[in-house]
Amino acid sequence: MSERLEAPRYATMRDVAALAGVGVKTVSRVLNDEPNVSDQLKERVNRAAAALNYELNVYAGGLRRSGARTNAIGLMLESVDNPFSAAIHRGVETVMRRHSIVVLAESFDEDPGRERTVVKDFLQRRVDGLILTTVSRDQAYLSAEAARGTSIVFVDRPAVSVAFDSVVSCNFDGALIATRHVLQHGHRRLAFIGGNQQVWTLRERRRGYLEELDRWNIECPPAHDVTGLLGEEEARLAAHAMLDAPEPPTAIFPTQNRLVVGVVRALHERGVQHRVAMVGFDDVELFDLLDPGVTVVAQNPHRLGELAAERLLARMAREPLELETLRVPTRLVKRGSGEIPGPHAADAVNIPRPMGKAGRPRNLSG
Amino acid sequence: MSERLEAPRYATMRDVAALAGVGVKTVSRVLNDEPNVSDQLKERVNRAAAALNYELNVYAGGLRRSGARTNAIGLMLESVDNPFSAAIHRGVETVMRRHSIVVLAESFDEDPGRERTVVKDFLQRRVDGLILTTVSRDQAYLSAEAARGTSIVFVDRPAVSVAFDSVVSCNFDGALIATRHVLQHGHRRLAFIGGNQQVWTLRERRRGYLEELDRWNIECPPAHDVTGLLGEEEARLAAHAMLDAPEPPTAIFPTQNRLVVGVVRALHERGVQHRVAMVGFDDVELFDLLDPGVTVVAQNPHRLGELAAERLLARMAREPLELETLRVPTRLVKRGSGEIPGPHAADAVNIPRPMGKAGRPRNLSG
DNA sequence: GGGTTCGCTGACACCGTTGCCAGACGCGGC
DNA sequence: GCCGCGTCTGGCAACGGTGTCAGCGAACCC
Repeated sequence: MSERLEAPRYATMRDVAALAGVGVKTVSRVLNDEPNVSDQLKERVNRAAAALNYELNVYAGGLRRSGARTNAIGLMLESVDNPFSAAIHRGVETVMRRHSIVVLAESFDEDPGRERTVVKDFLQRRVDGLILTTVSRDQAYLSAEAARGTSIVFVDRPAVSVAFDSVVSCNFDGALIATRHVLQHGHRRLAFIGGNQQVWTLRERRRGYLEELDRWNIECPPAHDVTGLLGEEEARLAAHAMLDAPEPPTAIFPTQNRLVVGVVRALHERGVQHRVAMVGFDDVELFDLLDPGVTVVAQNPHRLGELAAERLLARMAREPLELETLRVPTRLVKRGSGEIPGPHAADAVNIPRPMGKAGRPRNLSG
Repeated sequence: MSERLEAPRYATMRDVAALAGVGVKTVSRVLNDEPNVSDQLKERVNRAAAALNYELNVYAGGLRRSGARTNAIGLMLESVDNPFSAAIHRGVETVMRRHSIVVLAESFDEDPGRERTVVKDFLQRRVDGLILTTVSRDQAYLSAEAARGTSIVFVDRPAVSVAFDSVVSCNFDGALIATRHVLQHGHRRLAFIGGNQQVWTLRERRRGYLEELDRWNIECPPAHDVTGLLGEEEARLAAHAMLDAPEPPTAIFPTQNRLVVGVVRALHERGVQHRVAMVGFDDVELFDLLDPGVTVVAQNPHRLGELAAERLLARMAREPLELETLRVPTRLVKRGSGEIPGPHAADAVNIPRPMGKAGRPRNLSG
């Protein structure tokens, strides 16, 4: 018995060929279902392969042809255990599985440095394509990949300054509708709670929020416009702080799943969940069972993943497509927390719209 | 402009060597930080590599030495977007990242056929090790891998009939304590709600449940012992059916995250969440904010993943370890739903324990 | 001053597989 | 009987790297 074991020792085609008494190439033919092998040899080869427990080595085979595929793609996500990311992951996996392509998923934890590392990792493994969520302000570091012909699709957040397809949610529309929704319910002192300002989705959501406020000629004081929060706990504390201050908001708009949960917690801790309105961006399981139910702008991350995967496959197949940003609609899900009436509930919908290009507020939420 | 583009064309070491005017081996040395290269050549090579945007090909390099590592492991999970699986995934990733090992994660969706496919896929990619959650009754199909020296660790559910390490939760203990908990609160008509009976975790939880009932000399009628449920919706309907029947249970024990959510929904839909007690197996975000809070036996899936990863690394390093099943404790988290008093609440804790090996019920829940 | 060591460099074989090609064989047509 | 063709088979080179080793100066030690 050897003291220091070796790494797993796989049989090679040479071993199988020797055992079957045939040439290596014949083994290759049999195991790859190529034509022109007699049934007799086929049988011998299969028996030998089974006896040696042979498994094909996909990478060695892929080496031969320079344009060969590894049948793997890289997927970079914020974190594999964030439910939003996980749903994207599953959407991608579902599509890729149909094409026998495996998904290499890695978390980058909103760290631009890690983002580079992960991409490099993928490239060194010669993945056939990349689906990326990015936190970098600029993806110029990928332009060399573009030149090389690597297929890349961005998901959730679009590419900046490089020519790649993107698949994103309608963040602006969703935020605008959410904002209008609480305004129509009579709120005028709203608060915005958001994450990292570098992130495109946050900026879009904030833009939608501010644009609608602007239409109503309402300002959002700095104290009620908080961004840069890193997670549930920071959002919870920020909500508490706002509600402790004089002139607290009557409606809160937290704009990311973790932050919504944090704000919900704060409201419940203070027991004001029935008094202070809230619309969250991102749906979370069980939001419907809370009291009040949590009104949200729901995204469809699974669909984001599917679309990104399909787009990537099309790119990998070199289909002649225009560069495009695909948008997945968001939808307002009313459950109670966003329908709590505000101080101006009575006259809310009758207020003239000073900036209104479309006259009075229209119902976009369907 | 060519009409049909080719696959991404990576520069090779030969290209870099030619541009730098050095031998291929020298390029290899520079890019792998091997000693004995003059600063001058190092500089030239690095410049050439950058100019050509060269990326190492880890698989080609790994081919040379037969015992070479791919620095990748395979992780098979029920589904990457089940929060329980995702937490395991994250635990594994966290540990593996420290060793620059990438994680190939795939979902098997509780399908034994798919399980084989996924494992084969991993093997053909020559992963350095496997972390598997399994649904097969028997993992004999892996004994050849054991012989080959492939490192494998099972997570969440132990290996059957093959000699591999496992990392699991204390399912039996958790279920027993949960059952005792509701019995001590005066319930005598309990209901068990579970998933696939093939799955070890279910059987363990059911065993703990039945053992404690047995100690109290209580039977669980077939109508209240429902297994084989496939998801949230089936659990919801099962709970409704039970509560519609004569002699409904006064306490319910759903034994898996999806099923717990289904039962919670049913209770809320009927408005009986304050009358019918419930203890769930698996914690789910926001359970603490529901009314009543949902009492659960919480697992620690992130820890399961970390431990499995560490164990796998030790195996891959050929450390001389005994074959072992590592157990991660579960803990009872009391939030209200499990403390709803039952019909026998007054005398509950004073009931003699007919089968009690340890006399009267002891508080194991800490 | 000659032998030895050391630092540096590239040629070459080889890792496990597949593309390409040549050769052997059987068979039908003339 | 010879030729051409299709079927079946294996040898060989090549994929993109790395291990091994030999060669070449320069420095070092008696």
